[in-house]
Amino acid sequence: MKVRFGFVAMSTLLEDASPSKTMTYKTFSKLADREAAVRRLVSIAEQNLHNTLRILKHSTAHDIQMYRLSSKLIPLATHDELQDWKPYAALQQAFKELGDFVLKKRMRASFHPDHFCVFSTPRPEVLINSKKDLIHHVVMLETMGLDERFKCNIHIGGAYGDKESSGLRFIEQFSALSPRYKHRVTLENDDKTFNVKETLAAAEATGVPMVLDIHHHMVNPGDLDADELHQVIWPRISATWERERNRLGLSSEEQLPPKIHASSPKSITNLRGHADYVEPLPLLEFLLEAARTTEYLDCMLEAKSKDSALLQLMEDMRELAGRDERIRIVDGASIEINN
DNA sequence: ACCTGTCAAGTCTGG
DNA sequence: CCAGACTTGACAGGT
Repeated sequence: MKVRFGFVAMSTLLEDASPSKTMTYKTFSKLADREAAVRRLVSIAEQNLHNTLRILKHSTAHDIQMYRLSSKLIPLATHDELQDWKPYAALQQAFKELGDFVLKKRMRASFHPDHFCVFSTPRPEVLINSKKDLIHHVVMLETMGLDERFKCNIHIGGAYGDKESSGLRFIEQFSALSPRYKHRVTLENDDKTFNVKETLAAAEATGVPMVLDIHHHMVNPGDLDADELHQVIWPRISATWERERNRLGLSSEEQLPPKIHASSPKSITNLRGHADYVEPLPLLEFLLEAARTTEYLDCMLEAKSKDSALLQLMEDMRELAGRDERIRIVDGASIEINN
C-alpha cells in the first residue's frame, strides 16, 4: 500500500506566509468608503492566494502532494452584509494559477468548511448559511478549474438531543442539494457526536465518500472495536471511494484513494486536543492493517506543527523502516507498507 | 516590538 | 433565555 502524507491550512516552516489573513467585520463596517473597503478585502484575498501558491510550491519541494486549503482565503466572503459582493471574478487569475499548479503537480487539494456548515441543523437560517458556506467553497474549487475529484470535507453536525433523528435530518437536507454541490462533499466522523459507524451510514445513504479520522475514532469510538473496524467497516469506507471513482469514470484506485486523517492527543488530560506532532506508532498500527486490503491511501496530518510535523513523521518513518522491512520510504512525503 | 482581549458564523451545558 | 466553554489564527488596540 502506498501512503501519501499531507498537511492542513498553513505552513509553520515558511515565514510570513499566512493564507488566512482577514479583516474583521467590525473594522470593515467602520470604514467610510465602502468601495475602498471592498478593494481592501480583495487585496487581502490576493495575499492569501499568493501565500497559498507559495505553500504549494514549498510542498512540492518536499514531495508533498496533499494539502488542505484554508477556508479563510476570502475574508467576509459569506457575511450577511456583503451579499452583493461577488469576489470570484476579481480573483479568477489567482485562483486559476493555484488550480493549474495543483493539476500540473498532480496534487490532491481539498477544503474543510468550518463548523458553521451543519446540514443536521433544525434551524432554517442555519441551514441557509450552511448552504451558502458550502457553495462558497465549491465555487472556489470551480474557479480554480478543479474537477469533482477535489472536495470539501464536512461533519454531520449536532445531535440536538436526538442523534438518530438529527442523522436522518442530515440525510434529508443534504440530499436536497443539487448534484453540483453534493458531488463536492466528503463526510468525516467527528470527535464528540457522530462516530465512525454513524457517519458511514450517512455517507452510504447520501452516496458520499467518507473520510476516516482515526484520532476522532479513538476519542469517540461508539461500540466499534479494532477487529470490526478493519474487517467490516474499513472495507465499507473504502467502497464509498470506489463508488465515487466509478461515478467519475476513474479506473484506478490511485486516481482517488481513500483518505484518512491522523493526529495525536494533546495530552493525557486532553485527549481530544491536537498535539504538535504525530505519534508514528499508533498510526503505523492502523496502516499495517489497512495495507492488507488497500493499495493506495492518502493520510492528512492534523498536527499543530503542520508541515513541520509531516517532515518529522517522515523522519520517524525512516527510522522505523530501518528495522521493519514491511515499511519502505518512497520519497519525502510518502511510504509503502507491505503486510 | 510586544502584549492582551476580541473576532461573523454553531452547539452544548448549566443556570 | 442567556452566559460561558469549546478552539484557534489573526486582528485591533494598547503600551
